[in-house]
Amino acid sequence: MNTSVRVRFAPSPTGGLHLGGVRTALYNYLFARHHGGRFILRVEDTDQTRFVPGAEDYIQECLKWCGIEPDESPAHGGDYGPYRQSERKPGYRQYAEQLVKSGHAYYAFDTPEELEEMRNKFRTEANPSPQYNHILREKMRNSLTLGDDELRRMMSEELPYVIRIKMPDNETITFTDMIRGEVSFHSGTQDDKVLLKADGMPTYHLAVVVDDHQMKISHAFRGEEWLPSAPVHILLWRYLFGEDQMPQWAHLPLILKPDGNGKLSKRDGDRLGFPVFAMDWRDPKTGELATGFKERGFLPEAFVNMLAVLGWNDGSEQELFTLEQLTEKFSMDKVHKGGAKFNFDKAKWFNHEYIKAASPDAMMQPVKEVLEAKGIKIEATAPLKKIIDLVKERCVLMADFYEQSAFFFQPPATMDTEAVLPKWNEAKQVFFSELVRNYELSSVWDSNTLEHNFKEIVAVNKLKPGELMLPFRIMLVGGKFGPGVFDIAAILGKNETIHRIRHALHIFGSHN
RNA sequence: GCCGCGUUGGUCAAGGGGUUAAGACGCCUCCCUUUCACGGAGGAAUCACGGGUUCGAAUCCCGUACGUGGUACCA
Repeated sequence: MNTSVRVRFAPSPTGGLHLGGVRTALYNYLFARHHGGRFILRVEDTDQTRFVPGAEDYIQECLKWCGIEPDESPAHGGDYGPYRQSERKPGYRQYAEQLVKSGHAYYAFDTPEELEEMRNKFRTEANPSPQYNHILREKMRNSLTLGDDELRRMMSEELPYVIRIKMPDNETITFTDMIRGEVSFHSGTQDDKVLLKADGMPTYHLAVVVDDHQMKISHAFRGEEWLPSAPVHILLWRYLFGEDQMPQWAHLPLILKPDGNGKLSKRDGDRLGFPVFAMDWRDPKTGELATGFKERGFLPEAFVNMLAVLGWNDGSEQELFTLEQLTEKFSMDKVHKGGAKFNFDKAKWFNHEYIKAASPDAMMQPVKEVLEAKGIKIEATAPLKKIIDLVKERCVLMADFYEQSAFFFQPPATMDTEAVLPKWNEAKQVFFSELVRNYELSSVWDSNTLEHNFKEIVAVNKLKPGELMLPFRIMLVGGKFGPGVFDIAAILGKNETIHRIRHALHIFGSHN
């Protein structure tokens, strides 16, 4: 194992885990595995006020379902634990203090009200959101503006304060992003971000840098929404540990709404009728349920494949990849710069491909679960296997197995009589009565024999097979869908087939 | 507003100075299938705009437009 490659996935447990998050995790995982390194899950739960109970376990379950289990995580530990930021709390303060000592940070005593007041006071049309920056900090209550005596007094009175980074006012901060190349910012346009909050918790900014250093992270991939705060992190690395120790960054493109523009959000899923979470997620605070790809009937392999190629491809025409193939072929320089709109039709296409390609053996258990959830008892596995083979190419989502195969296990609940009745006549009634007699006497019961006998009777009665196949299908299936009728009859067996014909005959006959 | 990032069909995308500008999803037509699918053949549809550089630009440079992200004691 190449221990020098250590990639971390650091989601926040405040908003659950949606598409963009899973994809970030996936790319982290693929990169780590591709280089024989380690994939680390670290939870960024420094915001206790918005912390959502259960979210951390949920994230780990989703990753497990996707087959991308981390080498180090809150659940399984590792050499650099704990993997929960809230449990690392005592370690952060010293770094913030160190920055104050070296002149790269300062204490700020401004209350939330004072900050609000400042923003209102300096807000203009040209500057709708005034920042706590190198200009405004001169006007605020902090260790830069307060006299030594005043500062000592406030400290001894234990007045709450935060530690802010002191942004240089005229520097160009440059770093190389693995996807975007050289990216640079002017320090003067950046604000003095809070590093340590009044409650002693670090903000994300301090925590990522310290954690990445302590966990010896070599590569840090995250969503593009983090790009604007990258300069803070670069500076922190420079001041604390040296930029030469800094991990390599990659800022992943966003996954966008299918309609209009903007980052894909949970709301969009509800609105447009598709999942944005890997698995069902019930917010314990609101009780709201967001359906997941898993519950919606996606195979994890299809989900992972779909996600991987949403923003990456290997340069060839290939679209279908197993996790192993992805691991082998993945490279950061093939990741796109621009965001991709999510397309549920395409996502379903992937699932369809995986269902079609799946072996009946592998599908046995999942299909059984789908059917049993709908109240269908599966006794024998042999017919089920045949059924799966017959219907899987018409199933896009796992739930489709119910519609496509329920009639094998129970008589159709509804019958599309409209498709039959208008053209129903005495000749057809006679034909099916003869068919029943013939089938009753038949000693063999396979699809070929059934078809042969059927057509023979058709010929004898001087009828057209096309006009009788459809009614036969409706009798057995209830509608105009499903595999070949004779295949269906073969699986149904003699008794059930004859029973369904008689039953239908009774209904059709009574309408004449 | 300011700062950052981006822009090839409706969507995902290949292509990185000379191509008839791949392929996939979706849509349409036809074939196969006496159902629905699968499969097969075909079709409509694209380099955001304006300037350069060049014999030649989707490709390199500069603008503009548009989109998007950030602008919290959230991550």
